[in-house]
Amino acid sequence: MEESRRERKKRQTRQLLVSTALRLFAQQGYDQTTVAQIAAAADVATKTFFNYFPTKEDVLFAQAEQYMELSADVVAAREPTDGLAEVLLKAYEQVIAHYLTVGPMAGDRELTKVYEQVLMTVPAVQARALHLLFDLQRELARQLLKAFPDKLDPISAAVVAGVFMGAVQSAGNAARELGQSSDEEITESMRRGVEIAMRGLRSF
Amino acid sequence: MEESRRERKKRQTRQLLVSTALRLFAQQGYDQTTVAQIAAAADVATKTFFNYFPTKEDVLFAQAEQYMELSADVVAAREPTDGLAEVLLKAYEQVIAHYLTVGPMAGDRELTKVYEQVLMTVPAVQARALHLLFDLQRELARQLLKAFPDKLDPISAAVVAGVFMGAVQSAGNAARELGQSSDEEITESMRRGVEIAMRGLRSF
DNA sequence: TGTAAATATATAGTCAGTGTAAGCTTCGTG
DNA sequence: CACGAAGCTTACACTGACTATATATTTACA
Repeated sequence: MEESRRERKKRQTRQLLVSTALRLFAQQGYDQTTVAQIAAAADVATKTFFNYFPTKEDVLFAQAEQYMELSADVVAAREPTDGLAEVLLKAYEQVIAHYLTVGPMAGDRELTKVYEQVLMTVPAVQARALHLLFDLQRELARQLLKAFPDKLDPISAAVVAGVFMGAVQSAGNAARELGQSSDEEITESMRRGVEIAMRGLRSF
Repeated sequence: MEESRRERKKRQTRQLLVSTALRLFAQQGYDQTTVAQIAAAADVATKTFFNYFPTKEDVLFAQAEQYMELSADVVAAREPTDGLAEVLLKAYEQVIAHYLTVGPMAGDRELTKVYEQVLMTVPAVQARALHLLFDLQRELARQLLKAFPDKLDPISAAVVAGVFMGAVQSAGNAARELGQSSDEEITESMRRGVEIAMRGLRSF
C-alpha cells in the first residue's frame, strides 16, 4: 500500500513543524521561542504541535528513531563470520554515515551550528538527548543479545552496549569541548574512543 | 570559623525541604505533589523552594555533588604505585560504599523503594539523573587527566571515564530490569560490568 | 545600636503541557 | 454514491512549574 493522503498530510505537517521550529530557534533562540509561536508560524493550533511532539524538545529529535532502526538492521543482517566487535563497528559506521549524509543536518553548516548551540546550552534539551542515547543503548543491547545468545547474557549485553555508547558519546563530547568542530575531527575522535573500548581500560 | 547561624538555618531549611518533599512523594506520588504543597508543608514561601532547588526534580538529588567530591578525592589521593585501573576501582568502591552506608537511602528500604519508583517512572527525573551522571563523568575525566598526564590526553581521559561509567550504569540498570533488587545483586552485576570494561569488548 | 548584605516574602505574571468536547477530513464498506 | 466510523484539528479552559520585581525581615558585623 502506498502512502494515503492522510498519511501524506500528516508527514507534511510534521515536517513543516520541524522546519518552522528550527527556523525560529535560529532566529530568536530556543528559550525565546514559544510553542504557540511555532504553531502560529506553521498555521496550526498549539495543541496540534503537541499531537505530533510530546514536548517542545522533541521537535529537535524527530529523526532519532531512525538511528535505532538502522543499528537494529545492521545487527540483524550480520554475516555469520562477523564477531561482536565487527558488528559493533559496522553499526557505528552506518549510523555515522547516515547522520552525515541523510539526516536533516547533512551538509547544512548553519543548521548544524544552531543544533549544537542549543544542545550545549539548553538543559532540557541536553536531558532529552541523554534520554534518547539511553534508549538507543538499551535497544542495542537487546539486538546484541539476540544476535549472540551464546556469547552474551542480559547483563553482559547491556554492558557491551553501555561501554560502546559511552565511549562514542564521551569521545564526541570531549572533541567538541576541545573545539574540534569539523565532522572529520569529531568522527576521528570517536574512532579513537571505539578503539579504546575494544582494547579495554587495562591497556593503559 | 564554625557554622554561623545563617548557615545553620539554611542547612536546616534545605534539609526540611528534602524530607518534606520525600514524605509527600511517598504519600501521594511525585506528579501528584506540587511544589506549592511542599513549600506549604515546610511552612515557607513557594519561591523559597526555588531559591534552594532550581527545579522540582533537584530536591531528589540533593546529595549528588558529594559523589563528585568523593571520587575526586580518591583520584587525588592515589598511591604512586596505583595504575589507572586500580584508581578507578577504588573510586568505584568508595562511591558504592558511601551510597550504601551514608546516603539518605542507607538502610531505609521504604525510601529506597520510593526513590526507585520515581526514578523509573518519571521522565523528568530520569532526564535529570542522566544529566548528573554525565556531569560526574566529565569531572572524573578531568581528575584522571590530572592524575595521569603521561598516559592520557583529553580525549582518552574522557573516553576512559565514559567507558567506565557506561559500564557501571548499564550493568546496574540491566540488573534492576532483571528484577535484581537487593543491593548485593546489583553491586555484583556492576562489578561484572567493570570487569568487562577493563578487559575490553574484543574479549567477546 | 546602626547599617549593609543576605534571605524570605507576596504578588503577578509567562509559558509548557493536558483534558475535553465539538467539528472537519478521510477511509472503508455496502 | 452514501454513510458511518475513525482519525485529526481546533478552541477553550485549566494546572502547575518557574520567573521578575519590589518589599520586608533577618543576620553579620562594626
